[in-house]
This record gives sequence, C-alpha cells and structure tokens, in this order.
Amino acid sequence: MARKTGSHADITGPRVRQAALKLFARFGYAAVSMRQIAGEVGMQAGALYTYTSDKQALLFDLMQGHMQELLDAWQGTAKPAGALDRLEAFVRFHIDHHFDRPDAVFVAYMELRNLGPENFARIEELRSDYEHALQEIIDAGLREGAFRVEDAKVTTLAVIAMLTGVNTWYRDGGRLTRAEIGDLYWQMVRRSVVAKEANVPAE
Amino acid sequence: MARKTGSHADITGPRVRQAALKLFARFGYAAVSMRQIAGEVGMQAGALYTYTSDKQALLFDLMQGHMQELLDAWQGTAKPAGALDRLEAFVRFHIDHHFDRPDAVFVAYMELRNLGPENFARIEELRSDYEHALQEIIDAGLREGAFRVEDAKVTTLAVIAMLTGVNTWYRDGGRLTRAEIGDLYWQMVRRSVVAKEANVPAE
DNA sequence: TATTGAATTGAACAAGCGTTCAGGGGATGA
DNA sequence: TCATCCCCTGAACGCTTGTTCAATTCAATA
Repeated sequence: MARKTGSHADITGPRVRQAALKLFARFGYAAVSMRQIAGEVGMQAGALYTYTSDKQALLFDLMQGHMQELLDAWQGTAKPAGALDRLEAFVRFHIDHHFDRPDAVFVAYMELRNLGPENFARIEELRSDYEHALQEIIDAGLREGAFRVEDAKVTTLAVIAMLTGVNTWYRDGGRLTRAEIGDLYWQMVRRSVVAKEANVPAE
Repeated sequence: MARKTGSHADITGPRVRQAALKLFARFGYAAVSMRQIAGEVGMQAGALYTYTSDKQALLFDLMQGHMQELLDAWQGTAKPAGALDRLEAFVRFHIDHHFDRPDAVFVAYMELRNLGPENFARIEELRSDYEHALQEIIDAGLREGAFRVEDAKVTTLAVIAMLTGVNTWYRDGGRLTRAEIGDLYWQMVRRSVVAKEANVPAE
C-alpha cells in the first residue's frame, strides 16, 4: 500500500456534499451545475466524480441522509410515558431538529420531483416512517382519552405541516428565541388535539 | 387593418401559460425547457416569444396572476361580523381556493428562488398582503376577547402553513370529501385559537 | 381579388450542460 | 530513494439550453 486509507477523501467528500446542499437549497437542484458545486469546493468538475457516481446520486444521498438522520435522532430521544408528554416531546424535537438544518429540510421537501422513481420511493418511505411516529402518538392519546381528534391521519399531516412551516420564516437573531417559538407551537398543537384543559397551567 | 385585434393570440396565450404552469409544477421551472412548453402546446419554441418576453417573465406572470387572483377572491368573499365567523370563512375559503388550483399553488411556493430580485419582491409583497388578511382577523378576535393566542404573527404563519399543507396530500376521489376536510381543518384551527369552548356544539 | 400583418416555422447562435478520461502531481510507505 | 496510487486537472465529447430572426403561411379586410 502506498497511501493510508482515507487521506483527503475523508475531508473532501463531506465538503462536496456540504457545497451541493447549500447550492441546491439556494438555487434548486436543476439550476445548479456540477461546475458550480466544484467551484464552491475549489476544484474542477471532473473531480466530483471521485465522490459521487453522478449528480442524481449526490441529491439522493443528501436527501436520504437527512431523512435517516431525522429518524435516528427521534429514535434517540427520550420518550415520556403519557401520550400528551410524548406529543410535546415530538413537537419540540421536530422544531429544534429542523432549526439546525434548514438547507437539508428545504432540499428534502423541494427536490422530490427531481428524484428518479426508485429514489423517490425510498425517500417517501422514510418520510412515511416519520409521519407514522407522530400518528402513533396521536393514536395512543386517543386510546388514553387524552386527545380528541376527528381524524388521526389528517391531524398528523396538519401538525407536521404546521411545524415544518417554521423554517419558512425563522431566521437567527429574530424577535423570538428558539425556545419561545417551541413554546408557541406547542401551545397551538396542544390546544388543537387535547381533550380537556384540565391539568394545564392557568391562562 | 388586416386582422381583428386578438385572433388566436387570445386563445394561444392562455394555452401557453397553462402548459407552462403544468410543466413547472410537475418538473420545476429550471428543469423545463421552452421547447417542452412549446411541444405541449403544439408549436415551435420560437413562437412562444409572441406571448412572453422571456422564460422568467412567463414564470413571474403565472405567480403574480395566482397571487392576485387569490387576493381578489378573498376580497370578494362575504365577511361575517364576528372574528370567529370571519376566521372560519377564511379557513374554508383558503382550503377551497387551494383545492382548485394545486399547480398554481405549488409553483407559487416552490419557484420563488427562480425569480429575479424585483419579481421576487413583488410576489413577496402580495403574499404579505394575504397573510395580513388573516392577521387582521386574529387581531380582531383578540380585541373581542374571542381568541387566546400568545403571538398573533406566529399564529398567522402557523395557520397558513397548516392549511396550505393540505395540497401536499389531497387527491380527488380520496377517502374524504372536500367538505369533510374543510371541517377537520376548521376544528383544529378553531381549537388552537379560540378562548373558550362555549357556544360550540357538544363534542 | 389583392393586400395586409399577425402568427408561426425552422434554422442558427453562443453558451452551458453532465460526464469521461488520459495524464500529472505529490504525499506515503517500503 | 524509489515505487505506489490516490486525487485532481484540463481538455474534450455530444447534447441541450434560451433566444433571435428571415422567411413563410394564411385568414381577415378592403
């Protein structure tokens, strides 16, 4: 052998993905060229093919990585016993997690149509898994009698849409802190699904 | 004069915009070529320039047209006196209006980054006007004491995100009718902003 | 019927696209 | 010091892009 496994490939690979993510989020997958990505990293376009088989695979890796990270992070979060507390944990987790990776969230939601059929199906599968995590909480709350919702599926989708929407307007250094935003969204979600207002601090 | 003003231009113009809207919604602005749009209409690419100055103007016209139509339609909707009823009218209007034009909604939300700076500012202005319509209702409800929300601005954005999210999953002929979906979303919105549960049918 | 001019074609333009690949560095391990 | 081989350059490939424009078509007007 002449070179240790992992010389700069270990560094350049992530830099390529990071540059692609940034540019895809800003300008869109179709509008970004391989030459632009390479330029952002400081290399020639041809060199990108050391790190990805083609442009499509680069997009897919970013999206799959994001969805997998999302699922793993939720998996690794402490789950309280009651459905109400678990719902609160989910809401705060979702907002926090999304705050930290706006580009990845944006790309994962906007570039689905640029995936080939199999890649699309794979991402949809992961997204469905995540939605299922929330729906299970809502189903549990219904069984416990803690929640009152007419349609668990629609509620799931509505809550996720509402929470994810925070990324369209939140910017660092704005009027509200992240904690305050988490509180606000949790209030709204809680009120729309909770059966009674007992056990809640006066307001 | 040799030809009446407006011969087929009156027909072809809208057909061009319709084809562009359909293709932009399916594949994205950057991924759609002028030749594809022309092919959809059944003409050569060069002929498109009778109806638009360039590709960017075509996108902008579609987005501005959509936003203006949205504002005009809301303007033309009957406004009940009380804030609660006005909020309900807004929720049902928004969902209904968005159901009928999924492609335009999709393009207006997804292709903002493909607009030039001035065009972007114009669309953002219209979107801001629409958000303001909802925020005024929420402000009124707070003054009346009918609503209880901690932050009117965040509530506005959260509600719109939740309502618009319906377009990501609704398909004609699904499990729920449009009226049922309107009911479900109105329930969720109502519960998350209303001050007390009095005057509401038992549930 | 002759004339007008809007609507359209089809070719052309320069520029940029994703991708490939022979060759050159340059640090590494022997 | 030498050989290895990973990483990268830079040129080239065929193709597509948005846009322009002279030439053509053809229905409506006079």
